[in-house]
Amino acid sequence: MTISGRILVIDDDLSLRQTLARILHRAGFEVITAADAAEGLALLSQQTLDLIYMDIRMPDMDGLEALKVVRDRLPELPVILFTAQPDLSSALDALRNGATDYLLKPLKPETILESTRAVLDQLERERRKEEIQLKITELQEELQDLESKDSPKQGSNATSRIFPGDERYFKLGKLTLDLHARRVTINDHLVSLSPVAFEYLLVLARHSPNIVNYQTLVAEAQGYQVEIQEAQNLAKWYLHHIRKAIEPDTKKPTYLINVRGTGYRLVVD
Amino acid sequence: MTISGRILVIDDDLSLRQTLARILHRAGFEVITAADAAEGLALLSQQTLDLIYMDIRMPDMDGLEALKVVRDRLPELPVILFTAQPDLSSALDALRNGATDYLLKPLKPETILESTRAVLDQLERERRKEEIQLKITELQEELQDLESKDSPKQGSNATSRIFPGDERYFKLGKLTLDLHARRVTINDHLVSLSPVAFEYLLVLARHSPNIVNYQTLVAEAQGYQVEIQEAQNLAKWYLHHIRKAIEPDTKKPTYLINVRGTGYRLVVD
DNA sequence: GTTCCCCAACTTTTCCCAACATTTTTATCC
DNA sequence: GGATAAAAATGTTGGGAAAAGTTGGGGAAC
Repeated sequence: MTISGRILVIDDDLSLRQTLARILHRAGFEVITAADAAEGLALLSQQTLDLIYMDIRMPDMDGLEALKVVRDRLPELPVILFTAQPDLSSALDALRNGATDYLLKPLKPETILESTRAVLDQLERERRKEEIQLKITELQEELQDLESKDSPKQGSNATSRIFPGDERYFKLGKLTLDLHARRVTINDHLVSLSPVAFEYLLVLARHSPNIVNYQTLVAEAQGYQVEIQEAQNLAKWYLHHIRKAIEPDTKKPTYLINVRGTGYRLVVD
Repeated sequence: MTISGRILVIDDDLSLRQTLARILHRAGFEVITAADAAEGLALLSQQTLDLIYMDIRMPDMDGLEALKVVRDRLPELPVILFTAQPDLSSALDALRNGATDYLLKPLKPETILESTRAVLDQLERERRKEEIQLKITELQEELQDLESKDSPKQGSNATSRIFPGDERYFKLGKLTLDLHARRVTINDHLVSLSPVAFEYLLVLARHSPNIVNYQTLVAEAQGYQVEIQEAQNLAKWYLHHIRKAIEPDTKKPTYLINVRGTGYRLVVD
């Protein structure tokens, strides 16, 4: 979902810890702090983290020891170490143990932000890549589904949620759906719909002018599967509201057409 | 993209033509009729069609001839032929010439509806398949982009949004956030926000147009974690204030959109 | 003292169910 | 075969629970 960029800062020096936290928070990152290694490591299992800043010298535990624990528990989590006493061998040791970076005190704000951004950028790219791979796999499955003939239920169901906000507007004749602001315009006239009603209209618009059966309609609009009887009940209720919003005459629907025993279809022109 | 869902019925027998039209119209399809091949073919160029029903025996022209003309003009348009005199060779000929189906009289309503739905479903599947192929290609390109270098496709957009630097201004459409002075300008109009409210808006702007869930929102804006219930309470209070400051009409929010059960999102053109 | 944070109570909207009304289809009788 | 009743599906309306929107105020910070 949304990348939060949560950072854990571990240092026994209160003022440094707070300074670091403030710098990072100012730049838009979410920061959690811990006063020593034990406290910090305890947070590992409780929180979802994206990056750890840790002093290599701490009273309760050597930073390198802590690093090993982190690596053991979360092999992918980036860890940046810093120290006041530059020591080549410990630096090498740190990098060998999977530290992402090794900074020297005093820590300049620019340096902090720069390395943070670099690391999280990298992380973001990795996640994005995984996400894309997943999407591609899902799409290929749906394609296979379609090619092996008919099963439009789950197929279209899945994909309607794969692309939540790719494009802002969905246009169909005189009907325009603003997918971001969740607003509907018909004949340049803005109408208000409740969120779920909007989803129903969107599903109908995406299938237009084809008929969408009750179960598919409910599944795609609300995201869960129900019995056909239940689907009819839900659908007719929301369709009623959409009609009241966009039909000039509710008694004689021109856009939302019911097909008895099957479902509804949207006709615009 | 624009499929009107229109069916053309061509038959010289008036009653059959009308029966067919009625059956299809009842089921929610739009129907146009023609009394002979010439009239039907003339409609090809005037109307956007999705399906043709045509008698194989007509006074002015052989159905197979007409089929060839249709195929020549619109290679993708489905055509269903029907006949009273089953004739294997003409049936094969029809299918060889690209007829979608071949029905025998008398035509049962169920058969008609079944084949119609099958054909139109198929049409929709084809459309969907093209859409998916396009999507896959796009995703693969993005993936290649990510893998090739540290320069993401929408780089300037995505990264600067999520990992902002220490620049002074954050601009998003007609919205400008002055990160130093902690002031907001919308449509060249300066509005005042309390410090925390400003943080909320900034977080929403950084994630825009994505949805920010309640807990993330509170965590990033205020720097601490709370329960989801508490996050909802805090968020709605601050969002209310931001809305009063930047929304022209608080009753109908244009910029700050709520997503029930999830969070908020900022939408700016 | 003023501004701002945050809690809490209250109002409105939204979702969903369920009852009732209306239309369409099917069954039955003559 | 046509009229009428029964059944089924759709259309309409109201209400209760949960979520979001709104308002007021105490207390802390400046």
